[in-house]
Amino acid sequence: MKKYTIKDIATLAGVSKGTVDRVLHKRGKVSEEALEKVNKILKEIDFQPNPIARNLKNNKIYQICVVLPNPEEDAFWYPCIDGVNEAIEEFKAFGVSINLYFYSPSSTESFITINKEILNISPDAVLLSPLFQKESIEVTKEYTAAGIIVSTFNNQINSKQIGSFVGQDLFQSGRVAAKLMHMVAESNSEIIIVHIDEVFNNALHMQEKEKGFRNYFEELINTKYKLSTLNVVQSELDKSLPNFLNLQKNVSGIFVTTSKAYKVVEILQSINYKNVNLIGYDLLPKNINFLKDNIINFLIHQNPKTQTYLSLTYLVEYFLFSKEIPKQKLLPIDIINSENITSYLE
Amino acid sequence: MKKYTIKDIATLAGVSKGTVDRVLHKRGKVSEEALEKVNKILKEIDFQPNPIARNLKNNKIYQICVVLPNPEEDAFWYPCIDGVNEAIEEFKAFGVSINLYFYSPSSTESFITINKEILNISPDAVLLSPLFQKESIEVTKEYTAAGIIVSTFNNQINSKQIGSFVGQDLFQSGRVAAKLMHMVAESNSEIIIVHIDEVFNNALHMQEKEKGFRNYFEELINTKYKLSTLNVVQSELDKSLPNFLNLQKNVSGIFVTTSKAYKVVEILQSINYKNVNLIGYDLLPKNINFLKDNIINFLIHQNPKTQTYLSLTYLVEYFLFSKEIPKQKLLPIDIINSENITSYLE
DNA sequence: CAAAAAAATGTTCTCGAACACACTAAAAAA
DNA sequence: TTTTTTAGTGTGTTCGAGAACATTTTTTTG
Repeated sequence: MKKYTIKDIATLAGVSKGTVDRVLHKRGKVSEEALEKVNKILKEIDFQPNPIARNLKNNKIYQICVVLPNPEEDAFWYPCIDGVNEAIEEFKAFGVSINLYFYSPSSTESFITINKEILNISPDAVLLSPLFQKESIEVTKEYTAAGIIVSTFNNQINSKQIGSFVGQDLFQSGRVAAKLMHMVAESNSEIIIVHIDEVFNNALHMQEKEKGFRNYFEELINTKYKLSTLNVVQSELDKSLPNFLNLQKNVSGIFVTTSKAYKVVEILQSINYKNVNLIGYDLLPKNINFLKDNIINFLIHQNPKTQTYLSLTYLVEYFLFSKEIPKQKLLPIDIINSENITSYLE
Repeated sequence: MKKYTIKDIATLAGVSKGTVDRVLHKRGKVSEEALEKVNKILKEIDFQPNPIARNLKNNKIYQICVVLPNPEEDAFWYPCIDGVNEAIEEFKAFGVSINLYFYSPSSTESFITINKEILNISPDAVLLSPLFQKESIEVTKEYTAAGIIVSTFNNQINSKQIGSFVGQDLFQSGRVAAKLMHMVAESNSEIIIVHIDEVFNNALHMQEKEKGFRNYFEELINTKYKLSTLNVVQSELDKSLPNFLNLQKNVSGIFVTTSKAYKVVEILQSINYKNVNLIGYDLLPKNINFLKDNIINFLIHQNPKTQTYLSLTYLVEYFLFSKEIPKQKLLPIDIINSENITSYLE
């Protein structure tokens, strides 16, 4: 087992390493004859340039900006900070500088402002969680025009200029929730799908999950459930939910499509509403507590931390070692109950 | 943001890079005065040597040997080959050579032989899945004496000389299975724990899972299940299982502690035994088919591929970039049903 | 046919860490 | 006092890829 270098190839082909380099990088100025000789050798040995030596010469500090909704406004995003910090620690010695920026999830204005700011810094790449479709496509265009790579995670936007998307199959995740609900809910009972979001940023997210959830139950034969949907902003939940529940007779399950399942629990407890099975999303501390107490049956883990960290890894390995960036990576849909939760909290 | 080099530190401290190098590597021959000057600068800036440049100089091909039970004898190990191959592909350009060796899971002799062979090659590291306690500890001693790093995965052995272990919390995984079984099994019914293995190599594995499983049910109040255990080698399952089932009255759940749940299904189908809930381990193709057909309720994913790949990653990053190897990494206990299975099959 | 232009090829330097080697100055031994 | 030792310091080379630069060879043109 031998590791071939450009020099080895040059010797084998009977040319200088300059010529080999020109062949490898198709920089022309190579005679037909030399080209053949080098290509012959290259075909014989599976040459791969040493990524370490290549990068050493490139001697550059890579700038990556991460743009997140402010976790203070939506706790879902807190784990992403851990993911970013881990990446910062891991890659700083390699000359990668990662910076974190927040926007308000309830303000398209703040999203645009922060991206303008970043555009001025002109980093090498930007990692976005694009809540706002239209605005995200717009800034992506501008970034791409400036030669800045744009990666996204968690939320998908419809643009060919996106370098990479890391997230989950939301439709399927709805089906997973449905399958679990089917297991725990009484047959022929009523099941409620609750969408809770402050300004319906996650409209697409929630819709996809609902589609998958309903799709599962539509495929069922012999079993009938009554499904209904409640759309509500967080601040009105304490009124809407009790009202909505009053209209139903035999509710045995509630599926919360966002990370706000704990809110539902708190309200159910306040009105002393019992015997309802709950499935929600995300490992927020409050959700975890209710899960451990068997009040929430299941949580589906969207793994925001891994999404962030993985996206950054893709970018860094692309910059440092010319590794190709995967266009799309869909993470597993993790089912969490009171027993396996600890294994996900490292 | 600036990336400091040894040269920068030398300039700042008013000494030569040779002196800085001696300070950094504590190689002595530095005057009190120079030491202080350099340390002062090092304290001011958080210097981390460029891992890329460091490795380039190290110019060495690292040899890692992976020792697996032959997957032809136990299909559980097939995914590990994918993990190894992925690592081979990813790291070969970095001058890492990974080689795969098989032993027979039913022969300690073959395990010893293959390790003797590897000891002669004297690689830089060995990755073992140590089925045999005593023999594994023995070979680990020899490897360590020869300066070869030993990492393990999936199966744990009791030795301080192990560099790293990647696996799962088996006791907890048993509890996860119990929690799921509790959900699907009828109350006050009988539940069977089945251990299937050709030669009980996985005795420890299986025991831990059973302990966790029973522990969950012991903690339950108000609910009584009758738990019983069937220990059987694979070749006798088609006789033992029907006999065992005949002795029970009201079986509503079977927990298979190895990857052989599909064997149980095949036998249950052959004797037309119905209405029993099944929980097993591992994403073997046959298990997956029964899961998709809702004959197996849940599979717990032990993620052998990730275990292998991750173990190799730790070793490679240690060699290439002097990153510390985690002593122990317990992977999440993934709950798999018919809906989220696809998200785990990339 | 000679000079100029173009094409092809070879040489050298750079990146940062690491370490062998070379050098200086002061202390110890002859 | 001269030589030798040694502690302390600095310089130079190496790793492999990449590209600027230098050189040689071939072709074109006046």
